[in-house]
Amino acid sequence: MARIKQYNEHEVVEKAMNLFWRNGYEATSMQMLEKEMGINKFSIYASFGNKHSLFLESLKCYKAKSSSMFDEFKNASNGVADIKQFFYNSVNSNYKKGNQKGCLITNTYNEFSESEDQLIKEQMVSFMDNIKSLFIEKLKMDPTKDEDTVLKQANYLLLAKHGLAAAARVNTPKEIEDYIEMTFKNI
Amino acid sequence: MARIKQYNEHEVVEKAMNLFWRNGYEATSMQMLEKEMGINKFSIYASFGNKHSLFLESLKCYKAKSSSMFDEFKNASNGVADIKQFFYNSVNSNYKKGNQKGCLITNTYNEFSESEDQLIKEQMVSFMDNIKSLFIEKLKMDPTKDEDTVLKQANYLLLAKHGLAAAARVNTPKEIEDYIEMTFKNI
DNA sequence: CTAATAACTAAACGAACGTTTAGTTAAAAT
DNA sequence: ATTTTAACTAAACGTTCGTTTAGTTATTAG
Repeated sequence: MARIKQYNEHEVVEKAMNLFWRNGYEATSMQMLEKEMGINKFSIYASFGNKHSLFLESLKCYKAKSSSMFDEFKNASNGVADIKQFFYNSVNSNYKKGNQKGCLITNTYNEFSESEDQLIKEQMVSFMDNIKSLFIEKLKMDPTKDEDTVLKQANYLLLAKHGLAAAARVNTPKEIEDYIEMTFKNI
Repeated sequence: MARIKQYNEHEVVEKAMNLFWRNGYEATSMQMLEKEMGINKFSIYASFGNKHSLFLESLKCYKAKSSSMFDEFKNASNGVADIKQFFYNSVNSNYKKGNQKGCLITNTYNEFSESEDQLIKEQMVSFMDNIKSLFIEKLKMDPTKDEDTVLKQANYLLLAKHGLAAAARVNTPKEIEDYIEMTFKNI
């Protein structure tokens, strides 16, 4: 063995994730990453290969960070009320963090919507499919809803969640709250 | 006098606008603009000064192109039904055009949400304020709605419109339709 | 017909991008 | 204590970015 690593890879990936979250992929340069992660370019490349791989790691990190919220949602059993709570948790977790804007996944989804990047796209689609399945599961807890209504409402909620994540970047907490309340009046 | 211009400035701005619309500001390079506009870099700079000014001209062009839809909306007198029609017109005008995705203004709003660019931000805010005023005007046509309800619903619709423009870039027409129908269920 | 001038072409500019490389430092193995 | 080797620093790589500039072409005025 030789010299020992002076940084923790999990820690620096989390810092990278926060920077990508704030600025998006393209607008985040290696120079900014160096500064934020507190390590040299060489170390970034040694640990993560390149910028793209580092971004994929950051997405993984984001999912891991969000998993507790997802688990809570998954294990809940109050139907639509759980979905609404999930909406609130989604925006509140961002305000807690401070500067972070919207949802990293949704931001990425939008930034890469015109791109050919298959790896990123797969991640996005699987993420969205997961959320949609959970919505359907919760909606089905109400036995009065027929299959068609459930699917329509799930689609509606998925787009509303998408819009919410986009709006969370530019709107006030009050506007966001009004929006969520109104959204669930339709369910 | 000397040599005469071989291109029409309005025509080339419209081509630039379409490119910005498809790719966003940063992802559109001068090289791409040269190709799409069919004129040399020199001519672009001679006519528009720089990339940023060209983008502002493109936004103006977009507003001019959308004005007929806005006028139709402004002059309508069926209240909420007009707003709903405005939502449908917003997404349909994009599908007609072909490759264009979402609303150029909303895309720009999102891309510049973290930027310090005051000129762009002013344009965005004035655009959003206009739409909100129109929503309020139409909502007030229903005398049973009190002031508070009108404002809350206008906020909701503004965010829904924002979300719709974001979703229009990645979702299917069917999903979009479901979303609009559900949005107006309780208004 | 010639001189003047604005519109054109194409090459080059410095800066910043993501990435690599040569050289130095420090910890483990012998 | 010396050798080995991985982690580090810092400078440079080739490309691409937005922008400028030098040189050529075409049109009009005298």
